[in-house]
Amino acid sequence: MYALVDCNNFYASCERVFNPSLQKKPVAILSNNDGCVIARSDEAKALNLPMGAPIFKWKNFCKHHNITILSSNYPLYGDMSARVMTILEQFTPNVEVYSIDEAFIDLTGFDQRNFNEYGKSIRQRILKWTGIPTCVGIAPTKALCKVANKIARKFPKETGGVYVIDSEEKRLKALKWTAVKNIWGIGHRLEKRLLLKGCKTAFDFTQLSDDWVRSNFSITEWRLKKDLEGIPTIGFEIKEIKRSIATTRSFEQSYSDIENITERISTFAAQCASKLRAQKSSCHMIIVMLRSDRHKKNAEQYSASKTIIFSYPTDSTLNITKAAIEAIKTIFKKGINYKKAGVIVTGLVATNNHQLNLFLHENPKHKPLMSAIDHLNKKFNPTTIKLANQDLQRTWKMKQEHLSPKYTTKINDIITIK
DNA sequence: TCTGGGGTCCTAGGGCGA
DNA sequence: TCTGTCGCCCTAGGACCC
Repeated sequence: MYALVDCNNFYASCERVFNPSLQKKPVAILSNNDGCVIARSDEAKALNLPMGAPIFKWKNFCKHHNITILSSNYPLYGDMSARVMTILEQFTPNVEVYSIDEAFIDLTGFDQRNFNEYGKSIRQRILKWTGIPTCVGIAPTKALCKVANKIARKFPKETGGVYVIDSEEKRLKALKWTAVKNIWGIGHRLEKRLLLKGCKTAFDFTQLSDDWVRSNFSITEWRLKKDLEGIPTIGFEIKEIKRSIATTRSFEQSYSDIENITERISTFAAQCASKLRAQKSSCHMIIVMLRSDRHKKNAEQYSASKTIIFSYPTDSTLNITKAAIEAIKTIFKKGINYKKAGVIVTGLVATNNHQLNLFLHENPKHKPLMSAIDHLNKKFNPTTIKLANQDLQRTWKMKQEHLSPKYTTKINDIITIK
């Protein structure tokens, strides 16, 4: 059996822990640059404030309904998430951190326990120690855990925040209750195709033939179907390191000149390299992407990416930045107004344990140089040392007009009780 | 005027060597 | 030497997740 522990309205809950006046009030959290709504409290959901709503269009609505708007405060959410995950590790060492607000835990060997009581003790401890409310879904497969978790969340009074699918009867009932669009792994495109086939619920989906699913969808959907049938097919994996690292941003305005774009790409590449070193990985390739403003329907649309493969794995800012600039030169097209760019490093391997190239290798001077840069940037601030092709004067500051303090990660922001 | 970012996994289709 | 087939690799892009 597995359990899925999911934090309720995680970002809003984090804010409420340190600002109790937000309890039982509608709260909406915005994306980077205060662009659109990415998280809502139950009260804001009840007012029909949609997910992804561009805030400039919904400002009056929020004002009218007294919805508190907050910029996203990732240092706070990241720290609270780490606290929740640490608590989970006290229950079992096998924790798969699935996202910032949810984790699967492996309950193999726990068969003698009462799963319902165990789930309740997990959520009680997390609530008591962090102030974050959670729901727990327990089932024989990960996809069924997702379903169980949704039931626990939907019926808090009946379930007490914990639901266990431990019989065939419960499984069938749960699948018949789950609309096809609410199945984990079915997005709006697949939903449309399944509805055309007459599938309205997760139960209907499991009634399709394996062959039909395999020939009309990808292996992912076939695995999902087996998982919903109660046959564990989606593996439990404890992710030690990431498989790719990305830094992508939308600009505050469009740029059509290569100078500004190159500067941004260079900075993103440097950030990726720094993140790579932080997890002690090196990359085999980088992907550089560039795109115009997809919301400007009348402007010429352009989206391109370029992959560059290294002869040897590298974590050097110098190598990665150089390659990124080469890549951007090949995909940059004149006359386009660019709104978003990004760098992704992938093909990651452990830095101290990778295949060497017989003839080519990294300049040995890079390693001590990178260590020195990382040390200085950690000691002072992340932009103390920059490359010359990054803009040294200008600061690309994110719009964050409704930012809460970093209560748990910045000494001056710690709450004082008088 | 103002519409996010960071991930994972899969597939199609072309190139290419056996 | 030529040709067809197979399978692998590479790359771009799509679909999904939170």
